[in-house]
Amino acid sequence: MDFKKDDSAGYLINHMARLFARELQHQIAPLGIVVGQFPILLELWLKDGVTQKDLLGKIDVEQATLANTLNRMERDGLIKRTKNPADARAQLIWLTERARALREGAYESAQKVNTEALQVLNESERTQFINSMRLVINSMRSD
Amino acid sequence: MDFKKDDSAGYLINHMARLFARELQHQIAPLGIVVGQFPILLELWLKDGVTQKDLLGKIDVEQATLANTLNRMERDGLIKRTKNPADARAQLIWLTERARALREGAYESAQKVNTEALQVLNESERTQFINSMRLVINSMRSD
DNA sequence: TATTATTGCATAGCATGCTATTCAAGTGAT
DNA sequence: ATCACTTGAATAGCATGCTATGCAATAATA
Repeated sequence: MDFKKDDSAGYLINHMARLFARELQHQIAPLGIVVGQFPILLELWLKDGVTQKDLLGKIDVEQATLANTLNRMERDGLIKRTKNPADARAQLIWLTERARALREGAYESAQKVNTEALQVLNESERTQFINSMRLVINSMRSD
Repeated sequence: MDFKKDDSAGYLINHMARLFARELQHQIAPLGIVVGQFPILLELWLKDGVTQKDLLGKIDVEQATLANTLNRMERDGLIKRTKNPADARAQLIWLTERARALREGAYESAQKVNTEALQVLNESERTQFINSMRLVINSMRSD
C-alpha cells in the first residue's frame, strides 16, 4: 500500500488544528487567556454557577482534562468555586469579574481567526466546509 | 457580539482533530506506536538516514517538539542514530527493523480511520473537504 | 588565524490532552 | 440502619505541542 499524507484527512486535520490553535493563541495572549480555556469560557459566558459535570456535558473532553484546566483557571483568577448546597461532592463554578470582562474581546479574536483563515474559501465552499465538519464530528462522536 | 461554537471553524476543527487522534491512537496501539510518531514514521518510511533538520523541513512542528518525539522513538526502539560524517552537530536518523516492519499495518490503520470518518460524506463532498483543508492550510502557513 | 555569527540540537518549563486510579459523598436495596 | 453501588471530582503519569534558552560545532569575516 502507499500512503500520501497530503491526501490524508487525518493528517490535514491535525495540521490545520495546530495552525488554528497557534493563531488563536497569539490573538488572545493579550487578554491573558490560553486556548484550552476558551471552550470553558464560552460555556461560562452563557451560564455560570454550574458544576463540573454540567460543563462536561457541553464540552467533549475527558473529565480529568476539564478538572485540570479548571484548576489553572482558578489559579489565574478566571473562575472561583463555591459550595454546592445540593451536593457536597460538587462545587459551583463562577466567572470572576475579570473573566466576565474578557468576553467581547475573546469573541472578536476568535471571529477574526476564523474569518481570516477561511478567507481563501468562497461563500459556498465555507458553508460546505463547516457542514462537512459537523457531519464528520457527529458521526465520529456517536460511534 | 455573539458567538456560536457550532458555527466556529476553529472550534469544529479542534474537536474533529481530537476525535481523529483518538481514533488513530486506538487503531495503532497494537503496533506499539503513538500518534505523534506517525508523521515522523511516514517520512522515514519514504527515506531514512536523514538529519533532524531534514525531517523538520517536511513536518510542520517546532524543532523542540521533533527532538522530544525522536527521543521517545529512540527509547522505544523505533529509530537509532549514527554519526553524521559531514557535520558533527547533526546525526543521521535510521529506522530500526521493528519500525520498518510496521509500515503496512500503519498505512492500513490510518486509511481505515480516514475512510470510516469520511463515510458520512459523499464522493464530491469528500473531495471538496480535502481540497478546502489544503487551501486553508496553505494560506495559514504562508502568513 | 582569531573572533564573531550562524546553525543543529538538546533541554527546561509549561499547557492541553489522554487513561487509570482513588476517594469521599450520595443512593439504593435488604 | 447497614452495606454495596454509583457518582463527582481530584490526582498521577504520560504524550504531544509550544516558547525560550543554552551549547557545541561550523561558517564567515576582519
